[in-house]
Amino acid sequence: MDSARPTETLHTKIIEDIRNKIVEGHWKPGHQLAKETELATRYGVARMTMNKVLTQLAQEGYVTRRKRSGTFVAQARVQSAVLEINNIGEEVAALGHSYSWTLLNSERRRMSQADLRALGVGRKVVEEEVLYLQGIHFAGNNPFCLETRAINLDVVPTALQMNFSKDVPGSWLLNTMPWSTARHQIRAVNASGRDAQLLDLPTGAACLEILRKTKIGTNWVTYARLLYPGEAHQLIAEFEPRAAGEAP
Amino acid sequence: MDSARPTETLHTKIIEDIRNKIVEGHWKPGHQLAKETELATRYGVARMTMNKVLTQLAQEGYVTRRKRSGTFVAQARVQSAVLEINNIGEEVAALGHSYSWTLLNSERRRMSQADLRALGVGRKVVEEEVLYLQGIHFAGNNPFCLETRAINLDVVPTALQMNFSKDVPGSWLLNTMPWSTARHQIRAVNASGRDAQLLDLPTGAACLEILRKTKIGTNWVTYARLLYPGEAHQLIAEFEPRAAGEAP
DNA sequence: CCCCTCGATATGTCTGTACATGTTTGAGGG
DNA sequence: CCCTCAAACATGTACAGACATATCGAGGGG
Repeated sequence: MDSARPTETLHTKIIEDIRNKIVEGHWKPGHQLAKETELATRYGVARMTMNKVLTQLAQEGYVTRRKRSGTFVAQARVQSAVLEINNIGEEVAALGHSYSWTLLNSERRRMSQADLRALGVGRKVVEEEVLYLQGIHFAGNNPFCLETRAINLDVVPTALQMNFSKDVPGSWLLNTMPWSTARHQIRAVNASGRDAQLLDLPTGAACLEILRKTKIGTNWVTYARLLYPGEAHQLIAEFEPRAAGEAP
Repeated sequence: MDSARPTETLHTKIIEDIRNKIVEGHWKPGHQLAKETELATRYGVARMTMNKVLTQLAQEGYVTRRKRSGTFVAQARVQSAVLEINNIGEEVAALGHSYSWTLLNSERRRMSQADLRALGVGRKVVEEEVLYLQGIHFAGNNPFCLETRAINLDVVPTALQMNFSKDVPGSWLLNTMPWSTARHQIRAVNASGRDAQLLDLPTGAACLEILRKTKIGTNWVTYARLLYPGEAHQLIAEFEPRAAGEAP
């Protein structure tokens, strides 16, 4: 019949189908799925098979299940042992400081080559229309993080209607595009003139630079550059052993 | 709250039992497990239940399964999307440079308070007997990483018989204690006098400092401090979305 | 002697049934 | 009217049987 597709089993296909519905936003976080028996008949499989599907999706974190209540799409977040810094406000609060955010600059424009370089984007041809933002996260009265960000207006046009002097762009994006994937580059750099000035640091102070690229499907959503004073900040990463080449 | 143990189902207990055998080293990587049917009768369960156990262990990466051949304990490594730097040699090779390792210092002694501070160990009371090492990883002729390490001789006494001017301690430990867990702290620091000198950097250059604590069960195996010149090195981290509070 | 084919075998997948467990819901009693 | 308790219900777990599929190894043909 069909050529050799080793991973295309029945329950694999159903898992992908449901996962797509969640990732692509047709089923929003909190949405209740039909019950096991109903989904089973709808897909034309036994309940045990459907159970396997839903159990796996629950393990992967896409849904949560409660007895008698049913199965629900989970609250998503781009999470990791390393980078629980998606919400810098929470991070600052955890350190026992008061948090505030100040927007320095916000403009709609096309990405320039300089912007692309500043955000660590390599060799990108198209210069899309973006919302370009810069601002500072404060812990108490001290600058905690300098954020420079470009938001893709093709993907998130509603960003134009937001007032980012009030809402923090990172948090807002996380709530708006919950099922995005992220790629980070982490480096140590010496603070340059303007960066050092904005973070209230002596020139040359070591800083942790995080370049984050966020995608949904094949489209990029946002590029961000987060610059932390080196002494004031560290990332924590905890790892379990895994076999080589496994994806959790 | 409840003294009941909600997670203690049949297959959960079996999974833990087998996982322990692997993690504690009774079953080494490559070891072939008995076949499904045999394990099922041995544990007194149905084959479907045993299948669920082995499928889950395969998903977690502890075993690999091949039809007809059987089930085998996987090759373990402390792996993550972020920190594939367990083998610095491989990392250097991937960048297209030749790799070499130079041991600067090796001594058996008790950890001093200064050592503990240097390795980022907080408030540790016991000062255990360790093998204390320092050395440099080279990419071509350039220093690539300064490594300072303490190995717990209670846990790894065989480390004394090793010649670490030849073998790289990180790789050796990874092969010797395959199923350890790791915790990393990542910071940016300005290179101090001696560190800067060893890495051939100007004083004050930004460096990426990684403090790694490796444990097996409840015992610590090794503390390591890896110092990378900031410009020459960066970590890459790629993340999928997950639900809040899930452990992969 | 080498290569190919063909069973034997272990895992992979799916189905149907049965009972357990934790929640919700609603009816009845204080 | 509120509280309590039990039935209803959705998921959780386990079992047994059946067929599919990939792979190893032995035996036969070139």
